[in-house]
Amino acid sequence: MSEVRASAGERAHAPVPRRAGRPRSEEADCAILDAALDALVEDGYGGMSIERIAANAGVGKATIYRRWRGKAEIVVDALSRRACFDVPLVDTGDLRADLLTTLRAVHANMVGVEGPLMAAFAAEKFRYPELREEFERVFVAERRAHLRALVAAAVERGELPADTDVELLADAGPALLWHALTVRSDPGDASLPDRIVNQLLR
Amino acid sequence: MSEVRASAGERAHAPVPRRAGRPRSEEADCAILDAALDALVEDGYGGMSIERIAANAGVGKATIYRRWRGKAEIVVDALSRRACFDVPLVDTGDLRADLLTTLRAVHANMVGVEGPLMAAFAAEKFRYPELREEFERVFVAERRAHLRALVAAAVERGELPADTDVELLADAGPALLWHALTVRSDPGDASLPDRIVNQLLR
Amino acid sequence: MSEVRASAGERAHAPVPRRAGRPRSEEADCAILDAALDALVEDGYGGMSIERIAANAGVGKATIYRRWRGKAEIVVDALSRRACFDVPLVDTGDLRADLLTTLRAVHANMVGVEGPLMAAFAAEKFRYPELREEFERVFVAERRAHLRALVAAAVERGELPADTDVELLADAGPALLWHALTVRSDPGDASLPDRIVNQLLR
Amino acid sequence: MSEVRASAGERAHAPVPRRAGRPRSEEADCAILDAALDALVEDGYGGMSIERIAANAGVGKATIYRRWRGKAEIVVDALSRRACFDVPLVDTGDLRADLLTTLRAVHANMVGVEGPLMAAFAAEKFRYPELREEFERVFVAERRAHLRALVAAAVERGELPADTDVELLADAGPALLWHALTVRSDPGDASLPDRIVNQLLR
DNA sequence: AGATAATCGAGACGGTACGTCCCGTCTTCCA
DNA sequence: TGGAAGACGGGACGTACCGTCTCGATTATCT
Repeated sequence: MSEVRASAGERAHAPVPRRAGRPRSEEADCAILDAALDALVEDGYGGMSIERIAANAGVGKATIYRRWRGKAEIVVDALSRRACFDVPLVDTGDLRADLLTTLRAVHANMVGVEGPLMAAFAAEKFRYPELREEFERVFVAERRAHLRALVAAAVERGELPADTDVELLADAGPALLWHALTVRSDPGDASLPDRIVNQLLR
Repeated sequence: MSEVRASAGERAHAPVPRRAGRPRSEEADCAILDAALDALVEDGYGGMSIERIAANAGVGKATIYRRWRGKAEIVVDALSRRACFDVPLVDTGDLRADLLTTLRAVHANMVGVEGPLMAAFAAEKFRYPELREEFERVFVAERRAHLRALVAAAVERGELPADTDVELLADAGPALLWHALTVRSDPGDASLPDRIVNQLLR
Repeated sequence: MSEVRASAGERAHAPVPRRAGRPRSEEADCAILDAALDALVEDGYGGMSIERIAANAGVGKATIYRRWRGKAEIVVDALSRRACFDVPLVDTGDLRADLLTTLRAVHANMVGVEGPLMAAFAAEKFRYPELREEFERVFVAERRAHLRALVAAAVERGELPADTDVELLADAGPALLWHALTVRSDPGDASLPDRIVNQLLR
Repeated sequence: MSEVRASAGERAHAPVPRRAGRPRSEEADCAILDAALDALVEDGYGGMSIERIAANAGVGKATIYRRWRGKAEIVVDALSRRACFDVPLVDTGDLRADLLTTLRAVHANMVGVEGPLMAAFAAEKFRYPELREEFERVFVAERRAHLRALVAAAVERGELPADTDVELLADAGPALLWHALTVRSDPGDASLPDRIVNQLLR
């Protein structure tokens, strides 16, 4: 994210563009990102201070500013490295089962440890547009494409009507979970994915 | 919102229990709220400063803090006074038509001036849970109850299967619009409400 | 030094150009200047930090920067307000006695609290030529003119040769004390003024 | 100054105490000291930074810290190598002539190229006591001892009264020049040494 | 009419955090 | 081993705002 760092060089005599001087400490990297995530959860994006991150990470402020240009960049980097929005991209050929698997995983993430992180990130990305792309990449893109593929395949197989609005149907499940989390401020219980699948694939 | 002003009146036909001293200037109120919305748009919530709001409104800082306790309250008040999330609660007995009317109105609000405000407000309510209620009141409650009533009536009438998950189906439309606005960062074009209704009520 | 502050207004109806807003605290002024002098003595000019001055004075940094533009200005102001280079300008008609009185007073000042202040100020005035005048005014002008007058009168009276270099002889005493303080870094003991007078007026 | 350097002879008998490894670069030495003097003149002692010296000298910071322990040592070394406070220590047996020669040389140095350097050094030594000793060594000690010896010899020879305060009389000349330079901020014209000698040795 | 009282704009207050610069040390690779 | 390069933890810099607190002046209601 933050830097290039000598990309191997496969062959003999490869010039290896190693930067001169002492290399940056990976320990510091980690300590800072950990402290940043702690701070994000503890104080929120607006309330966290780089000064405190530095102190908690046992690091000088300059060491932070050498790597990132500001709070937004730190948070983005921290999230993109730490956040494991862990949703298996299953494809068994059974749409109902695959959809259920996916939504259950999404829901589990939302009510689990990633929930506050995701909610915080979602909240912040409105205020700080520079976070938007990263949010997309980490939480949305892959999973959304997969769901769309699942639905499209089901249409192909004739399990769903030919005039199905693939994009909408694929989005509907996550949209309802997202709505519960962010609008209703209540992610619902474990049965919510089942209810959603039942209603959508009736 | 911000304060208890002239509390009721003790007697019948109370002669207006006006407080002693110079009354607060309504001009100042307006100037501040306008400046606050400008600032919100210009610099974002994180970047706006009360000092600049005061300066732009031609007002002392104390005049602001006399009315609100902080940035969050100002923004909330500004939004709740300015934001008119205008969705007619129609009930013609035709679910498809009513749902379409509602979603079109919601969508129009989202793509219009209210969209960014709503998103900003949604972001706020995560950090300041006390704003959740206001968000609920302004943007959600009435409309959500109405949609649920519409769907329930349709089930009653036998237009929808008896085992329909009323809550989910009522939420699905707004959820998809909200998903488009906040997750996909693209509220979609004017046909989106139609596509949603077509997909949900097939 | 640092500011103007309502210059009286002599007549009736004088507009009195009182600045708007809360007036600056004189307590803060004093606390800062005291802390600054303490710091100057404690850590030296190079070692003192404005941050510590603020902390010791129980004052925010902004309160300091509102009044002065930097360390140099603070020190100068502190010196010019606190430094009372107290030398009585006696003229009894007895050159030897008057000279002795003067040099003893100068010496007392140098070995006392004013010595380091004077030296520090002398250092300042090299970097900031605009301070030269202040140095001259506070430490030099009056006393130097007086001594010259004393010597000139003695020449007039015939106590000293007619070809006496008045200026040089008048300067010689203070010059030797200054030399001891600044070059030899040892202001000498209480007998130094006597030795000087004895040597100069032999 | 700062360190023991591989001393001389390579051949016969010399056990060659040469240290192992790459010898230190004399180029670096010079470049650093030159850059240091430039910086001293440009930014003053307080304003100069070792980081910039290193950069301007095209040298790593470690190369500086390997040779000197801090800013003061660098400056001191730079001055003591570059500054040639060139005062011949004549002793012809003629006090008046020798004194005059000495004071003229001192005065010439003060008004000449060494003036600003000396003034800067003098200014800084008050603020940074670590410079004091070096100032003494470079600008004062030898010359002062010599002048005292001259005066003492004159007393010995009976040219001056037996009760002459040797130390004071020896200091008086330089003291008056110093006073002119630092207190009066005007080193005076070329006749000043003559006036001083005339007044002191009447 | 005068007293009382809350408001107003202005701006200073003690603080916290910012992002930059430099300190003196340490760590890398190259000569 | 010394050199240039540059990262390290630390700390002060001067600035911007925070939310609170005076100021003198203004504008109301209540004697």
